[in-house]
Amino acid sequence: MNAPEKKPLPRWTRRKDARPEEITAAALELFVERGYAATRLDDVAARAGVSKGTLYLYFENKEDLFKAVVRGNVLPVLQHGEVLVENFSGSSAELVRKLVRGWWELTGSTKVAGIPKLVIAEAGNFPDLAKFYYDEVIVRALSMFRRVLQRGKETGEFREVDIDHLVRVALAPLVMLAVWRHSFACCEHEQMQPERYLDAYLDMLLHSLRTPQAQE
Amino acid sequence: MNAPEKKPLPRWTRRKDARPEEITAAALELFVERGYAATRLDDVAARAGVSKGTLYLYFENKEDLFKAVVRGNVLPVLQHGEVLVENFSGSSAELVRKLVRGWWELTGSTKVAGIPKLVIAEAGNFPDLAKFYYDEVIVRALSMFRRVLQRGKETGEFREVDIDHLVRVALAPLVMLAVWRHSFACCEHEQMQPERYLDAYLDMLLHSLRTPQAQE
Amino acid sequence: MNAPEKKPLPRWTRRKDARPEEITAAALELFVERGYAATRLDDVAARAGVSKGTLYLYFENKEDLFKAVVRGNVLPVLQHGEVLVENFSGSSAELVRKLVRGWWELTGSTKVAGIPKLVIAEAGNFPDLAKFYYDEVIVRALSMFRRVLQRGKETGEFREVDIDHLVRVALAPLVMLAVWRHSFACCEHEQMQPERYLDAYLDMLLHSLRTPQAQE
Amino acid sequence: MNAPEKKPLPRWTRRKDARPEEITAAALELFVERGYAATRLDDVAARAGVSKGTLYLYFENKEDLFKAVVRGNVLPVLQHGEVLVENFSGSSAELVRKLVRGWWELTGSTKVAGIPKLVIAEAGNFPDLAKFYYDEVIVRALSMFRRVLQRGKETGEFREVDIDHLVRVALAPLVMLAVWRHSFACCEHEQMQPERYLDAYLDMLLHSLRTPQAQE
DNA sequence: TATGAATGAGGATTCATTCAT
DNA sequence: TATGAATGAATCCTCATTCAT
Repeated sequence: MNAPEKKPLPRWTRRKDARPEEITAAALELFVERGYAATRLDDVAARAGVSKGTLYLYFENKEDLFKAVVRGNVLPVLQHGEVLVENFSGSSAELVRKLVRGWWELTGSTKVAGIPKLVIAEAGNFPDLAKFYYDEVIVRALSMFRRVLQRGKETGEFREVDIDHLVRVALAPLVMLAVWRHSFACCEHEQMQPERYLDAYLDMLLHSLRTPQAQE
Repeated sequence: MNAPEKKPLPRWTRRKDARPEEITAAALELFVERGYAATRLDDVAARAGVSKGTLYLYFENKEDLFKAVVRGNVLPVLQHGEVLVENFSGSSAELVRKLVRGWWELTGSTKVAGIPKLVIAEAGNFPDLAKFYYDEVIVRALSMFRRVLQRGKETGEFREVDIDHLVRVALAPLVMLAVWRHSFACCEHEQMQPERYLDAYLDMLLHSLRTPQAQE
Repeated sequence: MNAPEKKPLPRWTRRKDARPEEITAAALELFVERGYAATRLDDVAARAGVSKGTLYLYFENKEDLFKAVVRGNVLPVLQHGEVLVENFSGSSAELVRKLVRGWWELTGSTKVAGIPKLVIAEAGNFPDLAKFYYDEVIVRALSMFRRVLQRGKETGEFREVDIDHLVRVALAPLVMLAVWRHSFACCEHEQMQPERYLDAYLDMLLHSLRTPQAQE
Repeated sequence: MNAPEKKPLPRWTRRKDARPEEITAAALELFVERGYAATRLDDVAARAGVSKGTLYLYFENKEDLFKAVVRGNVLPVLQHGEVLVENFSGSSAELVRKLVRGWWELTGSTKVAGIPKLVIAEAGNFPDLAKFYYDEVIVRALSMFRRVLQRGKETGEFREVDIDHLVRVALAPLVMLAVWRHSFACCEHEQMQPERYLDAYLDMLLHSLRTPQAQE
């Protein structure tokens, strides 16, 4: 395929360029569990299997690592959705369903879902991170969803609504689901069931959007 | 009386009863702005107009103060709603609207709206606080809203839904609105308008709940 | 006897001039239990049944209180012994026994026996207190005992010894007994018996002092 | 070699293995001088030539350091004596003399002699340390001395006494000598002479133990 | 006198960051 | 590159002391 590999280095050797990812992966877990301030770099290093000093070979400081964690775990999520929206050919209701279920599988149910909680919690202390997250994630997610609603309206499937504000309303339950799982989930006696939550969410959302005559 | 008194401004005045509230008020602001860890007790004291040591006359330690802030600002909110639900005699849709608008005025638009963000962010570090918040706030709020949906169903106004999960979905946009204002609001170029957000929210919610034949 | 009492104040009324003693009594207990630094004036006040501010009406500061406690509990002890030595007419061995047993009853077995421990521990931090204790207690006690040995030698009852150093050696077991009861006593499985300790001490001391021909 | 090196004096040098001893040595001095509470870790660090943070690399906290100081300076002392008692072949009186003089040279005259004062002063605040000291030092020292008295009795050299209590009495002057040097010694006008004190002590002790017929 | 709320300097402890190896 | 010993600024908390009442 590409250039001939000279050294057939044993498979298990850690490649140097894997380090940053190993570190951010460890950091993601800890930041999500404990928050920014309560996460000690000692622990990040230990969980990543490196020494504390090594962190500073790849990241300028704790803040930089934090931002790298957020930035690195945030963009991939959107790609998938945007591509889907661009190319989807079924009904808009079906598109909404696919987006939501896709999000849940790829993000909502994983550790990455802890990122919004983190960013929300630290927005006040890291305004530029908040700005970044706002511009790169929130704005794009809202745009994407806005396009979906627009599409539905244009095909006569969805009724006329205050799109600019409805997108925010519509995304809120998804964000809250992600946040919930990383905050109160463990307090519940009977665990909330995410699938049924999402069913209820989609049912509500689509019910409220559909025009009377629309049929799927 | 005689010589002009150049009162040497008493170093302090006895205010025992007012103090705890003054302190928690100052602490609320700072905790909401900066989060638990990033809030220095020095700053809380300064903003409350007392010395650092005074904090410890009223609160055992930082954690205790934090919990007092949360507990003290959280319960009053629910009372109002619960009373309203118990005594309301109009349509269920109208009840929903009143609840939502009441919440916005009394809580959503005030500093207290920063509490959910706080609790969410620190749930992992203060499990007992999370438990308290879950039991005393979330469970009660969900129950209250569940009763409203039940009421609507019984009168034939609302259609049949997965109530247990829908209440969670339905409350999410409100929580997010509160959280938003204390995180990303200041990143926006054109500020989101809470009133229109709430309109869109109510429109969506009630649209999705209403039975075909229901008329207000 | 003295002036006619005007107000037959109820017996249980605390007379104002009793305060200092009540305070030093409370302080003695706590200083002896915990040492100087670990004793909080809060606790002294509480145990004395007064407010913290009241302490400062009678004592300039903590150091002053500490010194008052030491000074106040130290002198009375010596009086008794010095009088005894001056007036005793029996054998010197008998005098030694009386002195030792008297000390045990009046001091060694009481809380006051905690004072030497205190002074020893804080000698480095309060040199003037150490000096005071040295001059007023140690020097006088040594003198007193020196006089007893002298007396015994003069009557031919005791043999010739290096008196200046022997008095120090001879007093050490008494001081240690006092110290012991306020440090390790509670660690012992089978409590040491002070009476037998004193018997052994007197036996040793007198055995070593007595001239071959001496008879009691 | 070539250009004159103006070595920029490394901020620190790696000394991992030596550090704990350097620190406990510094701490011993300060604890002995000032007592536990009055010793600031700042000062310990400064005297050990390290930074404050470094202390916490080797000791969990102040209490842990304190205990390490005591434990580390206490056991070596006993070894020497126990070995001597086991193997000695001369007279018991000679054994007593050797023990006492050995103790003086190795311990009594050094900084380590401040340890008893420390432990006595803090026994109330660190009961487990007191227990440790009691079990590991006091009990062993008493046993050792008890064996010596036993040995003397068995050979007919020493007379019959209440051994259990006499050992305590007999050790007291040694402990007091150690304590003295770290408390009142500097108050004296004419310094007490330890050698003569020990002579007087041995003279008294052996005089009181020896049977009439015993000859050395 | 007596009180106790308020003060604030002082000290233990933590942890992000540095740098000799 | 990688390490981890060392650093020291930052912050919580304590408690002797003050002073308006």
